[in-house]
Amino acid sequence: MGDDRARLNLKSLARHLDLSITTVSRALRNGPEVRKETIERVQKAAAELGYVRDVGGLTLRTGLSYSICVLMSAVPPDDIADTGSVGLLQGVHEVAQAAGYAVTAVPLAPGADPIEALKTIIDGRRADGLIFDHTLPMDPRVRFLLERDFPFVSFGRTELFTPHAWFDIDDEDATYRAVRHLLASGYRRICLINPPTEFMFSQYRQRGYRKALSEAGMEIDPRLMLDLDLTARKTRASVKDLMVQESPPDAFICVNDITSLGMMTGLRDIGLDPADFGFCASTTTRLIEYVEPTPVSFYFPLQEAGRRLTRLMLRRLEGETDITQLQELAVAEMHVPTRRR
Amino acid sequence: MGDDRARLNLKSLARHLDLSITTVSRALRNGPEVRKETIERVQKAAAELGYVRDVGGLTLRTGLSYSICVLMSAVPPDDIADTGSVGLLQGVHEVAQAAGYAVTAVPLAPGADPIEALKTIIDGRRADGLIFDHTLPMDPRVRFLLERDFPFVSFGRTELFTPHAWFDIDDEDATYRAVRHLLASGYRRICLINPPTEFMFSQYRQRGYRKALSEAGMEIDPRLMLDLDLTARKTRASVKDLMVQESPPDAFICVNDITSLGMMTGLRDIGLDPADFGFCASTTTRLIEYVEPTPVSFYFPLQEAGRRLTRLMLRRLEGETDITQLQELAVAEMHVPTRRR
DNA sequence: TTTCGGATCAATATCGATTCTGGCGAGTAT
DNA sequence: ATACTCGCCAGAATCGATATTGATCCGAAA
Repeated sequence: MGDDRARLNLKSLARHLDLSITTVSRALRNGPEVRKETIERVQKAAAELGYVRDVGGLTLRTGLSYSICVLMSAVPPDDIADTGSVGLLQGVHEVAQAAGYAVTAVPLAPGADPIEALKTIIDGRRADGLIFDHTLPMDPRVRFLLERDFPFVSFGRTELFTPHAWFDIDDEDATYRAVRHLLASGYRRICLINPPTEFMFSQYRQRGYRKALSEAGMEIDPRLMLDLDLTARKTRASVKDLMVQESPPDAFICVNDITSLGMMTGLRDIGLDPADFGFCASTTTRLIEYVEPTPVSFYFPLQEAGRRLTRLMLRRLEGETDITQLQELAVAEMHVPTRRR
Repeated sequence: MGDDRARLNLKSLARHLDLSITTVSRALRNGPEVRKETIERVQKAAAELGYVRDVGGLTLRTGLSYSICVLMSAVPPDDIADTGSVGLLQGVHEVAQAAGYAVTAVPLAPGADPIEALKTIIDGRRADGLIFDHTLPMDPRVRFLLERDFPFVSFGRTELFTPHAWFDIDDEDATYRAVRHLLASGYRRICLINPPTEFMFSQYRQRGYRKALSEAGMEIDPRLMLDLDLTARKTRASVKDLMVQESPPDAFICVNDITSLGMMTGLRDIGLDPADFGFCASTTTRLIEYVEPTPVSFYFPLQEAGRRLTRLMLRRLEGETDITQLQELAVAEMHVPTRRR
């Protein structure tokens, strides 16, 4: 019924209301040059007819696409994905949506060049801002985006001199608290299972680890500081080598939910019971509540991280120029499992 | 250096090459009206200068945005996300990227109206095609998209009369095989843990369950057919009620990785050992390889599902009109865990 | 020589939204 | 009465890419 009528755009809307395109455009954005009654009339008609602004026309004219792009680090096939990534996306979407922004996701395969991806997004005007994680000290993505002066918020800090917008979880603090907790529980050979040292958050974790041990007057055994990758598979395989050492660890600190699983399974593989070890983990989901034994965890949900990242992003897009106002550090919450039996 | 020169677009590229905008545009798309040497010259220059087509201009003129939108069903906060969803996105991106398409993700909050989201995407010309999961028999999204004649591929079948493009995992078959496996192992009271019956795949699972039991000449106890939701929390809580029945189950079939975890933890909560029960699960990740005891699983990776969905999508966008050619059913692969000790 | 047709390229209109410039009427100061 | 401001609205240019139509050149056929 009437489906062959012209598409609903500013032109047809203006004709319908007997106004000019200009006025309708301004009225929809509450422009000060339009009378209040006219604004109401226009917005009412737009809502009734279901007018949706064409993103093509908008982008062409203004250069804005009203969408935020999330660069997600993908996982090698057949390994377990980071369980929280959808949560992150969800958090981003939640805040972005409310501000009229769409969310674009680019899962970046392990080997792919991130700069190429950035160029396509920026030059093709596919997004107004970028969010990405797993920062490096001299992160090439941050450098590139700073150079291009393109809005972004990184999930993680860098060591670059130029300040930029970031949100981060305080991994140094979480690791520090984990070590202290394990020491207080009587463990003496605490193993830190970390992602590759090139990642910033890996370095912060080492810092917290060293600080807590030094404060306790203990030696640091480099053999207890592992840098693996973020997969369950690798962690699982590495545990075996770790345990045949002269003096193996009696406790573990894992970097996330998934490596915790890998570590536990690795122990079981060689006939050991994870319950006999001290165990702390940084987590972004409640997954480890469902495994036995449940470790003490330092929890910060990725969904909330997504929300915070996006709020910073929106402030940046709204013209906040004081970059130091766009840096936020969050503390993870300690969860001690209740004994089951 | 020279950063203040005009943006790189067809106009500046044409001026640089001393050709018309038209010719450059056609040459970049290998148009038949352009001489081969000219095409080469244009494409070489475009690659060297790093020309990227402006998506705004493209969308405005052609109505195409060269992006595919994935509607993801989000998870209630503080529950565990479906671990595979990023894998799905990854699979979609992999295939879409290679064909020049970007991927947009819309995580849909549990209560949100999907049709509103669809309208914004379609009317705002934000995507050329849609992918979504968790179909219902009379799925309103499918109906809406069919009515609008908008390209989509659903992850899951429907019972609608009009044929449409879909990809699905054969849940009936997986459940059938699971029941037969458990029966052969000597279990007699097999519990089917399912998502709400309104989902199509839940119904297929019930069908497979009934079929296997009937063939074995066994009664069907409706108390053993649970329809919960897809969260670990709910499953965990429901196990207790289930086990205080007069004749409780001796085996479980779970719908995915996460509900498997919930079920196992629920058993432990009331002092039971999951190892004393029969246990099969449909899975889309290798997560359950890392829990003890590892169930027999029927595995189909979501990443591959994403790839297949997108291949169907691309064929649809390239003009395939025979819809029956765009329907694909995949069989899950049975994984039997190797005994550990 | 003229005409025709294919090959190759160019001029121009167009998509939808924003924005710059300007018009018009009413009210006010000079 | 004239000039000026202000509130409200309209006309037309513009963004970048594509499609339609038209122009030009060259060789072959009449």
